[in-house]
Amino acid sequence: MAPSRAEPDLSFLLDRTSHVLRTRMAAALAEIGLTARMHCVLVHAIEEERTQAQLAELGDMDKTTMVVTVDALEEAGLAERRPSSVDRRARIIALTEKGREMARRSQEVVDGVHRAALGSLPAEDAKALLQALDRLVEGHLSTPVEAPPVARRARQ
Amino acid sequence: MAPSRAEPDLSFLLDRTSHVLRTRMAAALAEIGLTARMHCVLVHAIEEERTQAQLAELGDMDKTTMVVTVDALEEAGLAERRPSSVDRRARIIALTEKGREMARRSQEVVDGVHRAALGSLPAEDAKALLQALDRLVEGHLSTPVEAPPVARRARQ
DNA sequence: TATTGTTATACTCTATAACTATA
DNA sequence: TATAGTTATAGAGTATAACAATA
Repeated sequence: MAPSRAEPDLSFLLDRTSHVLRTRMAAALAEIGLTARMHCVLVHAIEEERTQAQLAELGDMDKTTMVVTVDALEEAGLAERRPSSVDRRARIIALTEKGREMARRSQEVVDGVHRAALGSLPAEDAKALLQALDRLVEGHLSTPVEAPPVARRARQ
Repeated sequence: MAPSRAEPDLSFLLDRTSHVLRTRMAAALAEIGLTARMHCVLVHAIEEERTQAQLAELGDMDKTTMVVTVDALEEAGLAERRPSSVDRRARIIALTEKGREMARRSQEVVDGVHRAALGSLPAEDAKALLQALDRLVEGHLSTPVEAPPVARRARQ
């Protein structure tokens, strides 16, 4: 996957930085008992009343992945499923008091990891990095080429 | 995984750009019948005589992953395993003529994908991006925190 | 004893398909 | 008919363990 260290290219640099940062983040969040997905759901659920489907959309997760993420949050006593008052099919993910406290802590953890990385660079470099990445995300790299869906046998 | 679009952070930007670029690269290489791993092995194998273990090290792959990658290269007629003259356990991965031609083509494909991305930015942005990423890779993000190894039952 | 390459397969992750209940 | 959430499980990807040949 990685090219030789002599000729680092954009793919190598992005893969490497995102992988290492993701690893750091996972380790930092694990110290307070969270995964990145749990953190993501916490911070979006605390903003306003949201259903599982809405939280899945925001976090770019499959609804089945959201099920296990919410299971984990419930098991940790951080959130609970409540029936929506407007749609009896839907579940609002409501944070417990412990969950709200955890949402604040985990955001501090995330910010800390980011500050440590960006703070290791000269200020202009850090600013330029964010600007360039943002321009790529908004522009040339905004849309992933979609892979053809995988065919699959019916159950049983 | 992704934060809300209103407050893009470093994690989101790196994950997103690396993921989309990786997708683009995979699609571009697939058009000439290669995976990213096959390309990686081709370009390192063409430089000098290298064994599977050396190529695995350079590409940061497990040796078992290297086996299936070399299998694919052989099946495509791009490379062949030759006994090393100095160590009868080791196999030199030698490119065929077709493999050498493919190595050149695939490097062009890779360079093209990178040029397209970097070329979409103002020149100073592109330069600053590479410099900042390189500084992170050489510095603060040089070493991933290692995850504890997964315990596993013995075979049978 | 240690290492190269191989095979077999255990494990994780993710997402599809099918289902229930509602809309 | 379509959608929210759930369950079960298929499939891809990866890496561990064990092994044979050689160092």
